[in-house]
Amino acid sequence: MARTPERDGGASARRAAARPRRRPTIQDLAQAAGISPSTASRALSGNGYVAAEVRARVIAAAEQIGYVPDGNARSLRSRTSRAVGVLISDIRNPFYANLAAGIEEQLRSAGYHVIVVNNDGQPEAEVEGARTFMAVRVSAAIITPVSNRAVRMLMNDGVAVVQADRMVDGATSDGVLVDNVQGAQEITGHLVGLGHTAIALLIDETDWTTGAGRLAGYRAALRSAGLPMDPALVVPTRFQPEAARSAVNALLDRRPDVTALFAANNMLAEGAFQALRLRGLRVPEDLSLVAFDDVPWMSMVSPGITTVDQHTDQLGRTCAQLVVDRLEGPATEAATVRYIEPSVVVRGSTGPPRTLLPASAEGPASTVSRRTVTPGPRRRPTR
Amino acid sequence: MARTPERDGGASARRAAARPRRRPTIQDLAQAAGISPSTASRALSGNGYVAAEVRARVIAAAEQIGYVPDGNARSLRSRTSRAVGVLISDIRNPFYANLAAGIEEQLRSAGYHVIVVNNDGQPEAEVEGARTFMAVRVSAAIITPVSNRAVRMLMNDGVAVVQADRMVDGATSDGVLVDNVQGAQEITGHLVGLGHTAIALLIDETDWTTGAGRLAGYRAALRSAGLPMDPALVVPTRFQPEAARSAVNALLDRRPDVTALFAANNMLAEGAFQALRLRGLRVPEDLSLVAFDDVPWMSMVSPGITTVDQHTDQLGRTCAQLVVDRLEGPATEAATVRYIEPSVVVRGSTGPPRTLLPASAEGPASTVSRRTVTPGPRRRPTR
DNA sequence: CATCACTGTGGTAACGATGCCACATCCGAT
DNA sequence: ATCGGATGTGGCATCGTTACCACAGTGATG
Repeated sequence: MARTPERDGGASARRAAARPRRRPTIQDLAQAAGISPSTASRALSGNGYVAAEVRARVIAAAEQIGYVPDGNARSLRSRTSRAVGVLISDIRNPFYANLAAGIEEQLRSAGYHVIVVNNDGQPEAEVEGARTFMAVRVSAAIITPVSNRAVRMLMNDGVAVVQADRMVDGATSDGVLVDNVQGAQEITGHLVGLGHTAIALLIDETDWTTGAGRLAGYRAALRSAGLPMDPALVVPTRFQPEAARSAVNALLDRRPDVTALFAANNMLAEGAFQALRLRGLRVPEDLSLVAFDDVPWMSMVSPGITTVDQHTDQLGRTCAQLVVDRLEGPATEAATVRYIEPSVVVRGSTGPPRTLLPASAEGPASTVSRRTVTPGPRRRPTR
Repeated sequence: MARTPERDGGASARRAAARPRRRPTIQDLAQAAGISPSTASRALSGNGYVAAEVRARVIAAAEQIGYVPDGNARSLRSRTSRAVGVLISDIRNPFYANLAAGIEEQLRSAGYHVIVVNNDGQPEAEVEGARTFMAVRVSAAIITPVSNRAVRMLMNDGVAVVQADRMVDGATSDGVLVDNVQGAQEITGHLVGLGHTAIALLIDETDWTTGAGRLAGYRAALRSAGLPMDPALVVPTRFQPEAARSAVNALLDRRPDVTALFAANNMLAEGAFQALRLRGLRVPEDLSLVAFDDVPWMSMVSPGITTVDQHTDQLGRTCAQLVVDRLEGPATEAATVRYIEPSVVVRGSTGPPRTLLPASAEGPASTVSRRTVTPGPRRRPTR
C-alpha cells in the first residue's frame, strides 16, 4: 500500500512502461488457442463451421491476450464496414444534436459506429464530408442535405444514403421526414381556434421540404378556416436569430394588426422571442408566439413557448433503423421514406388575440402567478 | 431535354444504372496516368520524389476517374490513421455538444475526422467505446472520462489520449481542464460582493476535478471574505434536474436564511431555476441564482442567469490542438495539461440579498421593464 | 459397401495502399 | 574520365484479415 504511485486493480499493472509493444494479431490469437488463423476468424465472426468447444477456447484466448480485431484489415478484406457517416449542419443546434444522439444510440446498439461531420450549412463542406466518408468506406451515410451533390456522390459509390429531415434529391434514396404540413397546420389551427385572424409566418426558406411543408401547412390551416391569405404576413428572413429579430421588428412596425406570430424553426423563434421582449410586448396578452421544433429554452422561459415537437430523437433513431434495414435486409428493397408525426405542445405563449379581451390587459399583478413551469419532455439526463 | 428523368450535369450521367461498378484503385489511377502505382502513391501523398509534371498528371487523372484513396488500406499499410475518437457523456447536453463541435471543427480543418461515441455516463459503455476506437485504429482519442479504464486501455495501446474537462487518471495523459477553482471563486465572490453571506452550493459530485475544483473555489471565496463555512449549505444532489429541484426545495424549507444559490453545472441550474419558479420566488429579489457553465437557456430566460462561461468551444479546440501537436510533434514530449480560463457573465439573476433591501420588494410594476435581453455569446448560426 | 451430405479445419490468395530497395538518369565536382 | 549526390521511377513485399477451396472425418442413405 505504501508509496503506490498509481492505484490500479493490480490485474494488469505490470505492463506500465512497455509502450510500443506489438498488438496481438489473429495469428497470435490462433497460436494461443492452438488452432489456425482461419478457424480463429470463423470462431469470432461466426461465419462457417466451428466446434462449440473451439469457439469458447478462442473467445477465452482473445480475452486473455487482449485481442481486438483490426477493423481496417477487416474492412479491406471483407469489403464491408461497420462505420456509418453522419453529415449534419450544426451540432450546436439542439435539433441536430438530438438527431445525432438518436442516430448514435441506435446504431451503437446495432454494432455500428458513427463518424460525425459538420458541414456548417455549406455545400462544399458537405462534399468534402462525403469524400471523407468514401475514404473510410462507410457502408451508409445519414445526411441532412444542403445540396444534392453529396447524396449523388455517395449513392454512385454504392453507399446506402438516408436523407434526414429534408430531401433535396427526390426519392432516389431512403429518407426520414417530419410531416411538416401536418405540424404547421395543426399549430396554426391552434391559433385560429383561439380567435386569431392576422397570423404572421416567419420563415427563412421555402425551397426545401421543411420550409415548403411548413408554409403549406400554415396556408392550409388558414384556408380551411376561411381566413384570407395575406402574402405580406409571410415574412422572409435569414436563418440567424439576429436576422429574425430585425424581421419581426420590421413586421410589427408595418403591421400593428398582427396578433400572432409563427416562427418556422427554433433559430427564428429565438430571434422572435428576443424581439418581442425588447419591444416590451407581453406574451401572450399582446401577441401570441408559436414555433416549429421544440428546444430546451422554450420550456425554460415564462411563459413557455407553444411549439411543434418534431420528436427529433425518434427522427434520428428512425434514420438509424433504415440504415440497418438497408444494410442487413434484402438488397432489392425500393427506396423508402418514413414520416415522423409531430405533435403540438401547448404552453403559455398562446392566448386569445388582444382585440377579443375586455381591455388591453388584465394588469401586471398577475404576472408572477402566471409563471408556471412546464418542464416539457425531459431529455434523459446522464453524465 | 425532353423526358430527362434525372437532371445531371451530363458529365458522368451515363452510369446511372451501373450500381456495383468497381471503385477505381491506385492501379487504375496509375494506368490512367501512364505510370506505376508506386509513383502514383508518391504523387498523391507527397512522400518521395515525383516530377512536377507527373504529379500534375496524376492529380488530373485522379479527378478524372474519381479516385478516392482507400483509408482502410492506407491505415493498414502505413500503420497510421486520420481518425480521432471522441468519447463524451451526453451529446444532448449543450456542454458536450459544444465541446464536440469545437473538436470536430478544429480536427476537420487539420485533415482528421472524428468518430463520436456517447457513453451515457456509464463506465461499461465507455470501455466499449474505447474498444471501438481500438478496432478502427484511431490515432488519438479525446475523452471526458468517467473512469480510468478507457484511458488506460487506449494509452496501453499507444493511442494518444486527451482527457477533456476533467481528469480521472492523474497526469498520465494530456488534458485540457477548465480552471474550476478560479471560476467558482470569482462567481462566489460576485455574490459576496453583493452582500450575500448565506450562499448555498448545489453540487452533484466532488470526486472529479470539476466538482472538487468548484467546491474549492466556493470555499476559497467564502474564506477570503471571512465568511463562516456552513457545511449544511453545501447541498449534495444527483445530476438530474429533477433531483436538483427536490434538493433545492428541501434546502429552502430547511434554511429560510439562504439568500443566494450557486448551481455547480447547467443541469443543476436547470433544476434550481425551476424550483425557484415553482415556489413563486422572485429572482433576484427573493433569491439570487448563479451557475457554472453557460448554456443557451440561461440568456433566454428573464432575468438571465449570471454564470461562469467555460468557453466550451475553446476547450474543444484546445483538445484538438493537443491531439495534432501530439501526433505531428516530436515523440518525446511529456504529458501536458492546458487550462482554460473561464469568465463570469453577469446577467439579471443576481442582486443584493433581500435583507439589505428597504422593504420586501419594489413592487411588481417594474417587472416588465426589467425584462431586458442579454443575448450572450452567440453560437455561430449556420444551417 | 459406395455415396453423399454435413461438419470441421487449415492453407492460400487476395483486399488496396505504401515503405523500401534497386536501378536509371543527370548534373557538377574531382 | 570518373565519381557521388540529387532526382526520379518501378518492383516487390507487406500490413491483418477473411473468402474460398481442399480435404478429412462422421454418420446416414441407397
